[in-house]
Amino acid sequence: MNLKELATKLGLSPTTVSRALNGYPEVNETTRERVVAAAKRHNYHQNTRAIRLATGRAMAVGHVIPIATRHEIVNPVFADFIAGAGETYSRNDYDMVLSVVPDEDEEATYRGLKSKGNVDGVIVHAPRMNDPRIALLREIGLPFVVHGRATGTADPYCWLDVNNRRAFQRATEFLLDLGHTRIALVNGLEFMDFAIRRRTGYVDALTARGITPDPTLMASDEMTEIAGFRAATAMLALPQPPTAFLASSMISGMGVRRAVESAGRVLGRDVSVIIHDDDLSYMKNGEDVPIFTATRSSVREAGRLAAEMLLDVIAHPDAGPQQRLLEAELIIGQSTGPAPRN
Amino acid sequence: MNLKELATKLGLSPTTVSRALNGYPEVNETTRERVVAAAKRHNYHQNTRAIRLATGRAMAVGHVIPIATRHEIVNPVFADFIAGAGETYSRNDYDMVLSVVPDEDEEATYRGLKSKGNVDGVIVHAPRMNDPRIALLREIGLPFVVHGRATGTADPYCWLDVNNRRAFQRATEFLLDLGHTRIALVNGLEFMDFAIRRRTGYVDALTARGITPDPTLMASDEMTEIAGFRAATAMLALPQPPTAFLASSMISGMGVRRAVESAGRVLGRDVSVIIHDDDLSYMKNGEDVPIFTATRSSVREAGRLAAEMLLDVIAHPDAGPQQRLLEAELIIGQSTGPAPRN
DNA sequence: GAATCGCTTCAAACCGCTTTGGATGTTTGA
DNA sequence: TCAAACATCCAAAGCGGTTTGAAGCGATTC
Repeated sequence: MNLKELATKLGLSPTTVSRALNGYPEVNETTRERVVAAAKRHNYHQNTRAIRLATGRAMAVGHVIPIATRHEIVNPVFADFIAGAGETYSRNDYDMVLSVVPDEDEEATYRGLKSKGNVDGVIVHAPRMNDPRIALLREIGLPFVVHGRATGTADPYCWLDVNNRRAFQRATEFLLDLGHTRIALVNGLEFMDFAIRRRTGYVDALTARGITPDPTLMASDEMTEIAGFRAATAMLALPQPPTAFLASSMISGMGVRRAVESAGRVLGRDVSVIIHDDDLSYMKNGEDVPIFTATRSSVREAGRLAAEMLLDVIAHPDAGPQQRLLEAELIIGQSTGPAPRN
Repeated sequence: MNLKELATKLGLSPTTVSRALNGYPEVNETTRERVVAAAKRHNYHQNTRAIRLATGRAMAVGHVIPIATRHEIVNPVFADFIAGAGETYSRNDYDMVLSVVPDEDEEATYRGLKSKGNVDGVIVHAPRMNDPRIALLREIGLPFVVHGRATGTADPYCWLDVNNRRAFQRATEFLLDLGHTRIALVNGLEFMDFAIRRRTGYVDALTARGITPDPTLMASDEMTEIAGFRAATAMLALPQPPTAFLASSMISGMGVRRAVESAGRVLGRDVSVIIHDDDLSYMKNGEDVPIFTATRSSVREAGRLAAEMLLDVIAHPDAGPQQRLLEAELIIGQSTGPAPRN
């Protein structure tokens, strides 16, 4: 059943039927009701492929996921972000198309997406310093929103980010207020923009209190349980071990917790831990009472908002670049306490 | 730059240019080379939207992700599966479109995908017993492949699954061989098909050795760290605690491990643990030596294979339903050992 | 030398919708 | 009362490709 058939059946022209279904004003309300009823009755749905060709719009948004060397992106955070963004797209009748490509093909993929007309815009994930994708997308004229920011990029662009610097600064201050002075940072890979900002927040908070950051208390690695465990184990074996940790994620925090416990210390009493909690749907930080004290910011909500921003950019290409900074909340759990006296 | 313009520039008809680019035989090789060169030179790419309309094929595959009540699916396993499937699609110039919808809209989404022509086929995730989606998809005539199986479905359909029953049976036997007799199962939610099969394998192995399965040693819950921790903690507090655990995933295994350690027992000596390891890219079970003894099966590889199967089904709709059962390997790590003597 | 054939190429129809530019009949306003 | 304005509806031309049916043409066959 296509438009023409439906029109014939109704004794109307395709034009009128199309207009009736798309809510155009130049059609009699009685007629519109007839058309809508008939469409429902015959289970007629407009063919997406035809609409896309006729309107010149893809009604789709792309997410490019590079794999192989930089496999960091296929991570739990990504899944929740996608889920959030997907909700927005569904509500707005947009398709979400994911391209999983070897990272050396990333540029070609973006160019292809544009020239073949598969999508109307893209979300850029996991930006690094001076991320080349921003200039690329601007050059080829594909609307985009960055999830995060790319330090070093001169011209303004659309982004949505969590205030990572502030979050880690506050977390550090919170630990300082509890009397901790040897505070460790178990960070993500520091070519990622968010990791750089978190370190900055941590360092700023320390120096503001006259504490010189100690390089032996700063680790940077993938955000896995094992990496967290290793880094924390090594630090706890130092002559002057830290009394508190900042961990970059729930998972690395679990590694830190294991290190603390296998070192025979008690979490929240001997050693305090604060994690960053992305509020993942399948990895809750406790239920009533949070297990970990955490800087929390829902990555799923970020996905929803970033997608909304992108749809807005697509609808209004000439409006200036939008930017939005979300604040993380500091929630108190059971993993922090006053610094132990020595 | 579109086909017509390119054709004019070359002094050829659109027909010939189209055929040259698509590798049809009825075009002179010299001409083809001219065309291909010109296309590259003018950076011409065929417009996907036009191709889709003209050919009647969507060149896209759908993955429907229901959310809300059954949020279980937005999980880490899903992300890796998607990544694997995405690799296959990219290689074959197919798009992967994800629909994230409230689960009460799931049926409508599948119908829409079909009648609006957005996709040529779909992958069905996380099947339950008597999963209604299979009958639905057959009814509307949308090609599909199920990742997993749906016990209770009469007619044959396409699926790709891991032999969950056998995997858990072997794992249980392995523990029995080590002398364990009180073996606990920390399972996923048992309305999921894979969880049912795993329990069957576990129960079968026990009964085959004359051991009556003990209901107090079987838990079924979401596969989270906390759930694993809770279930294991409760069991370890029993008058006759288990000396070994089977955990349904890496994450719940981490919860079990924590329970073991906080009960003051040593993993691999006092208490043995076997997990099912989906070989997730960002959650490796150790590096050289696996931390956990595990039944391992790469879900990413499953994604690749399921996608290949689906593309094959789309290309040959009349071939019978394909089915493929993957075996998990049993890998020995550091979390298992002989049953302690009492 | 006419008929046939294979190799190339093309014109035109088509995919299923949107949208422009009327056409038609009805009101409205002076 | 007549022109202008309005309310509805339609024919036809796209959108950018694919595909069918036919034609041009030199070579081969009889």
